[in-house]
Parts: sequence; C-alpha cells; structure tokens
Amino acid sequence: MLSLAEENYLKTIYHLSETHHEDISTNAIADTLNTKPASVTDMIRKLSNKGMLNYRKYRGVSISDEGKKAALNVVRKHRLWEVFLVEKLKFNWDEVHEVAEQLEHIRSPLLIKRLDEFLNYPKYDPHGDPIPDENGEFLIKPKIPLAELGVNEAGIIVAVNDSNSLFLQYLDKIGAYLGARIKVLDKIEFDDSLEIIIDNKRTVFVSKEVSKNILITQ
Amino acid sequence: MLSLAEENYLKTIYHLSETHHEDISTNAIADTLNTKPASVTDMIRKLSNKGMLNYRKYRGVSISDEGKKAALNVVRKHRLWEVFLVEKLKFNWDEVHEVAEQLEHIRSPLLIKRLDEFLNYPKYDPHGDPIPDENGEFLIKPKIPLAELGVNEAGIIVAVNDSNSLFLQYLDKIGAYLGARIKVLDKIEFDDSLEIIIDNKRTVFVSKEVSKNILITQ
DNA sequence: AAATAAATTTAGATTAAACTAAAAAATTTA
DNA sequence: TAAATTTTTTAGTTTAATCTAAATTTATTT
Repeated sequence: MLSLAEENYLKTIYHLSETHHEDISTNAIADTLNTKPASVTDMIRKLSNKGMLNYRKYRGVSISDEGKKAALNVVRKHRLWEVFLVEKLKFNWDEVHEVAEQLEHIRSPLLIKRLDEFLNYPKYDPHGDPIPDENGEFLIKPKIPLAELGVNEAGIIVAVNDSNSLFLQYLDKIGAYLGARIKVLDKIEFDDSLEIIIDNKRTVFVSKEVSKNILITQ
Repeated sequence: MLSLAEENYLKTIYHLSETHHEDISTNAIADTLNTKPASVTDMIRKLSNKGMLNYRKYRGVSISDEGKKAALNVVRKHRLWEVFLVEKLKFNWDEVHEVAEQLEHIRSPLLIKRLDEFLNYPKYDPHGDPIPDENGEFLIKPKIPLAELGVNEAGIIVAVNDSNSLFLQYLDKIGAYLGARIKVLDKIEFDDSLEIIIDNKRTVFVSKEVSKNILITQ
C-alpha cells in the first residue's frame, strides 16, 4: 500500500523515465515535484526498500517493474478522471489537471472499474494521451504535428505538445478540440502559416508556432 | 483552509451535535473516530483556535457557526458523491460510504458545482438524507416508519433507520430501493407483519422488525 | 591530476497527527 | 462529604514527509 506522497513520486519518476532514458537524477525529481533534493533522497530510499525503484547511491534511480505497475495505475486513474471531467462535467482542457491530481489518489478498484464502464472504456484522455488498462497496457497512436500535413490532407486532433493554459484557451477560442477533424486548405509559403478548416465548418489561419504544437493522427 | 483530519473531526462533531443537544464530550468524539481521547483534545484545541469550535476545558465542545458551515460543506460533498455513485455508477447502497468518505475531501468548488448540475440538483442522498446547498441550507422531509401506514396507504422509501450491510442487502433482495413506491396491501394482526407491493409489481411480506426500519414519505 | 564546481547524501530539526502514561478535574458512590 | 471512579488534559514519544546546513561524492576545468 502506497501513501499519497509515494504515489506522486512514483508517477513523476515514471514520467521522467519515459522521456529521459538514462537513470533519473535526484535533482530532476526535486525540480518536477518542487521539493528539495534531500527530501527526494529520503523518499528514494523508502521506495527502493519497497522494491519500487532500482537505486544506486549518487548514480540515480530507475523504476522497477512493480513500480511501473503502480505508477501506471495512478496514470490510469488520472486520465480516466480527466475524461470524466471533460465529457461529463463539461470542464475545459485547461481546468482538469489540478482536480485530476486529487482524484487519482482515491482508492477503490470498484470505483475505477465502474467509471471506466460509465465512460465507455476510453482509450485516450482529453489531451490525447493513452489510458493504460488494468494491466498497464496501452497503445500510443503515431502522432504528427499539424505542421507536417500537406495541402488537402486531413487528420484528427489527438494531443497538444504545449499544454499551458494560454495555448489551450486559444485552441478553445478558434474552435479546436480533441477529436476535431482538421483539413489543410492552404499553406502560406511566406511564414509557413496554414489555412485550415475545422470540422468542415470554420476556416481559420494558424501560425507555424501553433501548427507545430497541434498533434494529429490520420 | 482545513486539513483532511480537521474536516473529519468537524464533520463528526457536527453529526454528534445533531443527535445529542448538549456539549459533545471528548470521549464521544474519540469513540466515533476510533482515536484516543488525548488526540481529540489536541485537535479540539486546534479547531477552537481556528474559531471552528466553542470549547471549555473539561466541559466539552459545541460547533461554531463557521464550523457548522465547514462541516455542512463536507456533508454536501459526501452526499452528492453518494448520489453519483448510486445513480451513475450503479453502486449499491451498502457500497458507497467508504468511497464517499474519500471523495468528500476533494477540493474544487467548480467540481462540486458541475457535479450538482450533472446530477440535476438532487435534494436527498441514496439513504434519504438531505443534501445541504452551497449555503448549508437543507430541508428534512417528515419521515415515518412503514410500520405506521394503514392498509391501502402508500408512500415512497426515503431512508432506512438501520443502515448496516445485511439490512441493505435484504432490501436489495426484495426489490426495495430508495424512491420505490410502497403500498400496504394487508396488515397481519398476528405478528404485525405487512403484505406490501413494491412499485405496483412485486408483492412481499415484511416483518414488523423490517417495517419499523424502512422510512417513507407520503 | 589537482582544484573547483555541482550534485547527492547525511545529520539534525520541524510539523501534523497520532500515541502512551501520568496528572488533574469532574462525577459518582458509599 | 470523603473516597473511588471516570473523564479529560498534560507531558513526552512516534511516524511520515518535509526542511536547512554540512559533509561527501562525482564531474568539470584549468
């Protein structure tokens, strides 16, 4: 049984492992969790003793199979709650994270089973990230930046690279949302901006900066 | 801002205040929370300093207006989540409490606003207890035991007196649930048992013991 | 390769929330 | 009403999770 703090450390270490492939440094963990390195060392030792991490003093940590399983269970709960908040409670993309951070720690296997059922077994969260199943398995769709589409090519928005509030609010404003179908109408050579049509309804121009940060699948 | 432990103490003291009218004793609080009296004394002092309780050493505590408001907010959240679990996630009556005890501490006014909306502003939880509004106001329906109905009288199940699992499971078995319409078909003088029809469909006999513990409104 | 800098760990403190054992106050009983 | 009992509080610990400051190890420079 893991405490709330332990779950948060494991989740962070798991996420860091996904991007960096080497062992994770104490400082990197401290930075993402906004704690001090000394606190991280303490927790690392505790989680190693529980078999959740592989730890070599001064060298960094990697996550064990058991740790990964526990982390993915938290990720699963987080993402299912995000789907619930957006689909059922009409939250915007940029409002869900903080609440899901709390909800992900609720302990009740039955609750998650029923929530999954209620949401009709979603495979992706509102940011396009995959939802692990009970065994921690998930599929990553190949995602490409909108910027890479050619004229007359189309795709579905499945994620964003930059999930800061301002960007999410901008997307909301132009009518872009997860699952929206986007077709490139024209490519402006001058500044690499795109003329796109969203859901065959609304035509807008988006800058290269924006089209690089919208991820789609075809 | 109250901690999880502080919220639980306040809620307990609020509930005890509703039944007992005098000041609440340290031991009574320790008993319901399964803690030691010494721990209760510490927490009482902390909550008094925050203005949530009125405390006279060795005499007991009462809840202040501010404390009541905070407690009712937790009660509101608890009961809204219970409605969600039963109505949307198909939990049984006897499965909701433990999970709602966790969910009631999630901090997000927007979440509760939207949940209330999603559930269509319920006034009562699955046990028939009233759900306070944002200001802590609520209405208690006059409830009477099923046992007090006469032949051919009818009512809606709104609560149970005894909410232990075995009783709730029994109710489930005979097809009785919150909101079910019950009509008394006959009263057996011999043992005061009742012949009732549930939702105009299923006819069952219930003992006096049972009919005393089912509460209805007319 | 020695000196310097950066990262990590250790040692010791702090806070919230619990505990035990002992002391003090209130209540009940004889 | 004095003694015995019960209740409550105080004093001092414990545990989880954090912190600061100092020590140690690793990495980088000159």
